[in-house]
Amino acid sequence: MFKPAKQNRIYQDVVEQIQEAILEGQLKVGEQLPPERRLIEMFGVSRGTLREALRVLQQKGMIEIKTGVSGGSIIKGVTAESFSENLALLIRYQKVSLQDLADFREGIEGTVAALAAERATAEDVATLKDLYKQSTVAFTAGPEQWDIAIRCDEQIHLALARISGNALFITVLETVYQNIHTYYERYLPMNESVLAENINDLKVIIEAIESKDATKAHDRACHHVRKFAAYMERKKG
Amino acid sequence: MFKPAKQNRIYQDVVEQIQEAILEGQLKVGEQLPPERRLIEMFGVSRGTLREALRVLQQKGMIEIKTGVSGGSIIKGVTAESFSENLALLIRYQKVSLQDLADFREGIEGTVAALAAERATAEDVATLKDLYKQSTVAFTAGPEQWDIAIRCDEQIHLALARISGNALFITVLETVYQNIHTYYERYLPMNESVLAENINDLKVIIEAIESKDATKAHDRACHHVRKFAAYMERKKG
DNA sequence: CGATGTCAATGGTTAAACCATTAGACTTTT
DNA sequence: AAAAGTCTAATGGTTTAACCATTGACATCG
Repeated sequence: MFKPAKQNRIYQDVVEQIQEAILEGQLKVGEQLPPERRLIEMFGVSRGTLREALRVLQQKGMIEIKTGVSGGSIIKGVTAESFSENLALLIRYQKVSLQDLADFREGIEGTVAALAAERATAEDVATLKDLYKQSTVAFTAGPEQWDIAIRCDEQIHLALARISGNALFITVLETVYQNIHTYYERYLPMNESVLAENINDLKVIIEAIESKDATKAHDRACHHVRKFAAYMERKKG
Repeated sequence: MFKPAKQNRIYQDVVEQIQEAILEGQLKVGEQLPPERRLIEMFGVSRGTLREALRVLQQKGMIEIKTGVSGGSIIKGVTAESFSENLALLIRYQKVSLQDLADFREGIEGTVAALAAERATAEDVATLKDLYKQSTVAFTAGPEQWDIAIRCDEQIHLALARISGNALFITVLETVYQNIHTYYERYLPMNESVLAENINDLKVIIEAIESKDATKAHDRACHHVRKFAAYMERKKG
């Protein structure tokens, strides 16, 4: 019937007020908060308390704090920073293995590819083709440019998420890619045939999207992810 | 050639030391940190600085702080708290719609069901059947127990994630369910035929898992999620 | 006009108090 | 005894006032 009466830490109230102002759009991204010494007057709290509140908002990724004159707290809005940080911790904590990450990507990227096939505009397809072109150029330019080709690969995957128009996929995939490099560097075998195969996979996926074949895009994307996870797993073991 | 020399905020150093101790297992989950007045001696910092560090760790969900005698900082390890908080913010920020959430769930839950079908033990299947039984009992007991049936539904979905053995799926799905209730309460039409259909879907999914038919489990789970998203979308519009 | 130095605004840190909460010991009452 | 109330000390929460460190803007000098 009754819920436990929560005790309000003062710093929490400050956090909520600032957060609310950001969410409601009263404070816009890029704007600055007043300096600490002004804020303590406005909130009627001590500097220590205010700074605890700012630290929390900073940790949430909603503000960025710069030192020096004309420094201060800059509003960043709602970001995926803490998302990413948390995933990195889960991986380090050994709760998420390479195989886990691959299974997860398969589910996400398959669905993303299918949605992208349904929703891609001509312009979107052009963007994808351009990225694909860049990766082939980098590939044929020789081994010292292969890392550029790999970055294009990643860009294509993220572009698909953007085309899906779903902020959840965008955020989650960005987070995954920010954290997957550890594995890539250690386990992904980088030779000509593997990279060529990778680039060819991308071509097939883009073609499926251009022809708006959601099922095909889904299957190819899944297959692509699974294959490279298997490569890595083999090199690892 | 050179990277910019990063300036170490003192509180950051404290955060990293404590976090490292937790990750390395020197501090175990459930244990307590020394009291603040002891920690400031050990780290050689002021109380304000230490408290900023503790706030950050608290925000990360790694410690919990209790007041009063024998209170203090209790180690919680790596949790998904900030994950969940962040998703809630994304939803409130209106960047994630009902349809987005449904698409996301479809990708995740389909894959989870497929993995569960491959990996479920006899014991796992028994657990699922037990939860299913509970939901049918609650359903037939009458409308005033329907919310119990719905909770069982959720439990079954989360059980599938656990059976998949993938911490990412567990974490992400838990987070999604913690944030989906807003939509359920507003948009999910609660009548006998819909609930009966829901329970029947669960039965079919569990059967597919028992017979280790990954493809069937995948398809049924996707279909199930999509159908109810459509119900909600219809009521919403 | 460009290089250099100074200054003031702003965040970072410290110190020493005092307040608020609470588990456990102690006391009183029944 | 058992139950209820009271006290106490340990612990986090908050305040105050000062000083340190960083840095962009402006003045100064050549």
